[in-house]
Amino acid sequence: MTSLSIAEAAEQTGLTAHTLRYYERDGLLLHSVERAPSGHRRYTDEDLRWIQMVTRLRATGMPIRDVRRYAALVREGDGNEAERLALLLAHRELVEHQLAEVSSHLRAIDHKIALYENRVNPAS
Amino acid sequence: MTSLSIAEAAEQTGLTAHTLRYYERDGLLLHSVERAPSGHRRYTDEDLRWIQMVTRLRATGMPIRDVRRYAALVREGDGNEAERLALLLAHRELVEHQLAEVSSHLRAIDHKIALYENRVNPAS
DNA sequence: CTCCGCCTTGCAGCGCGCTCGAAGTCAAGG
DNA sequence: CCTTGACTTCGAGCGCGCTGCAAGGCGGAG
Repeated sequence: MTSLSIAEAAEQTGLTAHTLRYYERDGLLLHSVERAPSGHRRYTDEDLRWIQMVTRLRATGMPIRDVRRYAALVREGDGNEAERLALLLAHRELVEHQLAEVSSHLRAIDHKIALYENRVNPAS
Repeated sequence: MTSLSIAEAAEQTGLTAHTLRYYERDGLLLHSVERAPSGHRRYTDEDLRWIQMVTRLRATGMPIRDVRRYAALVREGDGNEAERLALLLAHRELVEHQLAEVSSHLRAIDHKIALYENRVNPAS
C-alpha cells in the first residue's frame, strides 16, 4: 500500500494541493485523509480511487454540492444504493442531454467554418 | 422585416432581457441595437441571427472575451476571414476534445451505474 | 388624470469553484 | 546552527457570467 504526500496526490489526480484540501474540507471525500506523525496528509490508493470518481463527476459537470451528497450516501454505507443509483442516473441523463446539445451547436459552427474555408481558400 | 422588443427578443433567443443588454454593453453584438423613438431597443432579424451564433459559441463553452474578439473581427469587415477561421477552428478543437473527455468519463460512470443496478435489482 | 407595465440606465451583488496569502511547524541538508 | 522547502490552517480574494435593484421615462387603458 503506497501512501502519497499531497504534492504526489496532486500530480496523480491532476488537481492542485489547494483543491485537494478544499475537497476534503468541503465534504467531497469519504473521510478525513490520514496524517503522518508530522501532521502531513498521506493519501492511500483508496483515497486516490475515490478522488478519481469525484474528478469524473466534476469533469462531467456535476456541481460540488451534488458530489457532496453522493459522497455522503457512500459514507453512510450499505442500504442506500437505490438513492445513489438515482443520483447517478439523473446525472447521466443531464450529461447526455448536454452532449447532444453541444454536438448540435458544434455542427452548426462547423457549417460556418466550412463557409470561411471556402472564402479563405476557394481552390481547396 | 419584423422588429422585436427586448422581451420578445429574449423569448426568441432563450436569453433574458438582462443578458441581452449585458451582451450589447460588453461588445458581443455587432452594433448597438436600434432604438424606437421611445428609446426602447428594436431587434431586427439580423440581430437575432447574430445572437443565435453568439448563443452557439457560448453554449459550446467559448468564453465571453473570445466571443467579443470574434464579434470585433466580424465588425471590422472583409479582410480578416483567415483570423476568424482560425478562431473558430481553435474553438472546434477544444470542443471536440472536451466532448471526447466527457464521453469517456461518462462511460466510466455508466460502468459504476451498472454495478449499482446489479446491487439494487440483481434479478434484472 | 391616474395607473400599469414595459422599458431605460447604472451599479452593486451573487453563486460557483477554486486560488492565494499569511503565518507557522517540522525535517533534512550543508 | 541555519536555511530551505514542503507541509499545515484559516480566511480572504478572484474571475466568470450573469442577476437584481433603484430610480425614472413613456404610452395606452380606464
